[in-house]
Amino acid sequence: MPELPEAEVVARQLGARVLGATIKDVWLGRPDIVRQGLDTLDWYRGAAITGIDRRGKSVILSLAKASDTRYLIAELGMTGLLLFQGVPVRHPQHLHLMLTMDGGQEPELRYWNPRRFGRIHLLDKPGLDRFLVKRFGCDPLTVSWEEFRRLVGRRRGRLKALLMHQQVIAGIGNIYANEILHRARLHPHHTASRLKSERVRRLFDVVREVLTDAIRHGGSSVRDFIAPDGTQGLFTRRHLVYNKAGRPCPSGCGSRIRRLPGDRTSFYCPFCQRLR
DNA sequence: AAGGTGTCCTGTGTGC
DNA sequence: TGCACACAGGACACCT
Repeated sequence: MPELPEAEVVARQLGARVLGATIKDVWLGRPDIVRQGLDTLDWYRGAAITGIDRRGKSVILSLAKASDTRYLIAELGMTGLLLFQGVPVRHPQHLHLMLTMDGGQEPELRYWNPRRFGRIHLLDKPGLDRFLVKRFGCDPLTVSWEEFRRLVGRRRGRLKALLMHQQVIAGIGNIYANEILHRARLHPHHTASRLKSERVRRLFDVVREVLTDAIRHGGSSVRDFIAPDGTQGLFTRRHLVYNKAGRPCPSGCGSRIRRLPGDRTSFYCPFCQRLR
């Protein structure tokens, strides 16, 4: 499912193939997929795509028409995909939004989402600014060490919950939280503020290593994630713990990966990731 | 205020 | 074989 690396892969492909294109037409299958700004949908016809950005797990298109600028935010949620024309989808009834375009390298961009945990937001600049402030904490790829240390130090909840807290650190979901914690040899239930400085540093380094490595491999194709051009993410093959309960820990410690009871779906090594 | 829990939503996997 | 049901989880409302 799309987390930061997958959203980044999506944004980079859009940046390469549809940046600068003009929207000819907008087709909306299900109006309730647009959470905000449905009444502005007509504005987007004839607008030019002037920017593609990622924030957390969302992809943001900047669009310009005459002297106006508006934004289209695609939350990918658990199962959302942005796809170019011709990429087959399994349940076509869940194609909710289609943009047809001129002047780019792709004639069409589609938003597909069977579970509808992701939505579309159509916003002006003040709306975008409010949205960004409300929804997203720091970006784990660009946050400074000082800021990261401060954020971790003031949180009294569980470490895994902190990693996945979008308003604190934006972009890490369940899969990457599991992979990060294993590589940093930290227990998911460790109290964040009680981590020793050297362990916070290890976490800080591992977060960036894992996410950049995942982006380099095109993300993880768990539960049918594919990039806009239809290609799979290969980082799935490098997963060490996610969905691997019962398998030997890849560190060679001799323990087996376990599911952590009382948590949604945490996978960890009870030997390598001890609470103390 | 921060942290925890329940709900939404629907395809998939499991078990009878 | 077919059906029922638990499960998956990001965001958000709500509660403490």
